[in-house]
Amino acid sequence: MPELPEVETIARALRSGGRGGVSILGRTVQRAELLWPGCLQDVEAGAFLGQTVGCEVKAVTRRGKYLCFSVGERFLLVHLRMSGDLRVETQLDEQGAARLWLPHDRMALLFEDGYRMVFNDARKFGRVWWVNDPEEVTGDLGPEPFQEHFSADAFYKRLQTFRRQIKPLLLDQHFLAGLGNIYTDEALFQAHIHPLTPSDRITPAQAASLWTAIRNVLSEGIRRNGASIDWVYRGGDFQNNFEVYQRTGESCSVCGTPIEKIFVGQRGTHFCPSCQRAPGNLTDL
DNA sequence: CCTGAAACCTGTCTGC
DNA sequence: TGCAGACAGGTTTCAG
Repeated sequence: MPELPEVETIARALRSGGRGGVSILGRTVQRAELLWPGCLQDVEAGAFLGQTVGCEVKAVTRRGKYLCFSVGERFLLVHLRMSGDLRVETQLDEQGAARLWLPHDRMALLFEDGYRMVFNDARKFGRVWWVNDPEEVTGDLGPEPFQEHFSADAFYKRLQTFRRQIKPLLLDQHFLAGLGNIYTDEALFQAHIHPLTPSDRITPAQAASLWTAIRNVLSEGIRRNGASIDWVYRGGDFQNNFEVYQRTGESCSVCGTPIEKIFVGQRGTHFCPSCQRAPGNLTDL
């Protein structure tokens, strides 16, 4: 599900309420619950369950697609992968009875004031880390798209250091943190770049255009609280702004050519064959 | 270094 | 109606 805009939306809601949510800042952990221990990565369940008790949630931030919770002196990191979500609710229902767990609830922090934050993940791809330093988990991530010193020029230079198809490169979190399948397709469309273009054949002008497009689609995604698709993520509005994603066969908004879908690196890839021309000697299309 | 395939999982939708 | 098969917002690992 979640790419940078969806994760950012969740982080903001957990910080300040919003999206119908409740802030968890300042709440103290009474106890943690592991409903599916397999979600815990690189740490013993006992350490996690023991060390979280009595700790205050001091901050909620985002790095790439990771959520980072400052809890006491340590950090809880959560990656939602394909189907994960976080919700905050009271531990008791309206009748005063203990609220039941939902199907696919995997982990929860129960707070002293009667609230709880629950990690739900149908596909079991999502993971949770409990670490002394967030860098242990996010240290190898590429730059943040909105980072100040990540300039269009820096982006161009970084593209030149690889010789890879642009689409899988943009999806590679070590290259750039935060983009997923939706926003990558949308950004490449906006920049008029074919998804198979080798990164080192992208011109400075194209790089500048792509850099702007990436920031554009991510900003618009955040402004619209992310994209709601299928049954996984709700509350967002960006799906109504898709130009190519999941629009196979529909007319391109710019030139009217039917949008095509191909597979690139095993990921469904949507593009306009007319607006996003393949570079010269690429045999594809 | 680069690409593609497979694996990790469950839910939903399509087509026969 | 039922059921097999395809497909899904992500990441890691391995073979060639």
